[in-house]
Amino acid sequence: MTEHAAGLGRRQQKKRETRRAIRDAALDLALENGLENLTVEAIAQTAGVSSRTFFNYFSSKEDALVTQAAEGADQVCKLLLERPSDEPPLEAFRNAVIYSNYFGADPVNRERVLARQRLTQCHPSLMAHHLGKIAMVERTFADALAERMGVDAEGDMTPQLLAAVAMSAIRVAVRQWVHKGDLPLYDLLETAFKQLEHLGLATQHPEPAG
Amino acid sequence: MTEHAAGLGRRQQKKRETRRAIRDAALDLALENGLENLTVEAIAQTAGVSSRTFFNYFSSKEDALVTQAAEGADQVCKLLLERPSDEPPLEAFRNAVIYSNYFGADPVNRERVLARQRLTQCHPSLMAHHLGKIAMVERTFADALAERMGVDAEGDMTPQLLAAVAMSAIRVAVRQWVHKGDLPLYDLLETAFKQLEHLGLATQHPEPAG
DNA sequence: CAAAATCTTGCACACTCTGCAAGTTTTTAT
DNA sequence: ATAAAAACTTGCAGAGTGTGCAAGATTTTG
Repeated sequence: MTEHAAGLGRRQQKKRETRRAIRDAALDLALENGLENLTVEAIAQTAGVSSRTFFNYFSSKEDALVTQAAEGADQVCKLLLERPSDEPPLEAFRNAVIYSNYFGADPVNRERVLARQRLTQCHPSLMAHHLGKIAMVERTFADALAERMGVDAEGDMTPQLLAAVAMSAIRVAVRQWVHKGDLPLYDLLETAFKQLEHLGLATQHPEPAG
Repeated sequence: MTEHAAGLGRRQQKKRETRRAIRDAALDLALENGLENLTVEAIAQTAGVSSRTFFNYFSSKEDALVTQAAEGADQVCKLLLERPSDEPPLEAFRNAVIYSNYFGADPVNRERVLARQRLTQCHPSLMAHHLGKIAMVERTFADALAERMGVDAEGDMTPQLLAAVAMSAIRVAVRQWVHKGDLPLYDLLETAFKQLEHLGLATQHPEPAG
């Protein structure tokens, strides 16, 4: 066991670097030449690997471009389960998200994250891939919420609804952030979650069947 | 102007038929041989057109398989704008959806719709395409809600949040419907929308903390 | 009925993605 | 340190996707 600086073997570290190189190359080329003129071969070449290797890392160029939504999901789940149990579910979730680094607290990458999101918002194919990943994360969150609430994750719709609603808030906040990139994302997140409470969800007159 | 039985020219009618033939062929073959063994050529052949023509109708086989979510969207918007203005937004939306034929009230297709949804739930690539379409419909709904509320559709997050939350309810209800296909979809829809009201959105600490 | 508009199809072509079989590098265990 | 095992990269072959183009067929229009 040759434990080096990081807890990662040389192999794992190289894989990380390659992965990052491919992602960076993909984003740079997409921004430079447009998504329609982007090929896997060009990405691979820029990243210094073969086309075949690209597909060992990503299943498509969209996959390489889309935000790694699953990145901080585990941490969010962990934080969620640690929140005080008297906190209402959505508030607990919001706090878990905000105190996590789900959005990569690293401000160095801010412009890059913004550019990636902008690209995603503009291209339906990227958006679809993005939402596909989001959906998987959503299920993870639903399971965590179910555990927190002590109910069945599959039979009870509540945790699924909570997860879906929470992801909606995040999604809308990010869209707004991209739309006018001056406001800080965290403020928009706060606003979105706050607005959920006043959406006219509570109905007190269910229509006497006209 | 040779007005025939329907308000459609012979050409439009043929296109409708071809479109349906392709969709049906795609679903049948997917259910029969599995999605991984499905090719555009096979779909086209079964539908009685050339491969090239397939791509005149759909951009991919996923496109042909996924639920046409945009189908009844216009009708839902129209109904939404006709709801009494004192109805809370989500309730108005729910009623608009339920009184529309957004889910194709035709019970003949029930098994077919169910099969299609099951397929979608099982295959991430189909789910991604599906969510991509859903997202576009969601924007349409957000615009309608903004008009109903008399606010700016882009600047104000509220209509976007409302649309997203409403689609969440629909999405979860459909997933539940697929998961155990015995309960009628409309009951699950009602339940989902009803549960939105009790999600702990309002921060009033429902749990006295055991 | 003839001109215009529209739809279908085949063909060519670039690109995507996968399995397989080398060859190379890292890891593990002696 | 060294040899065997495990893991990664790469090229190649091949099936499939998706688009532009042009010729031919069909429908619409006047």
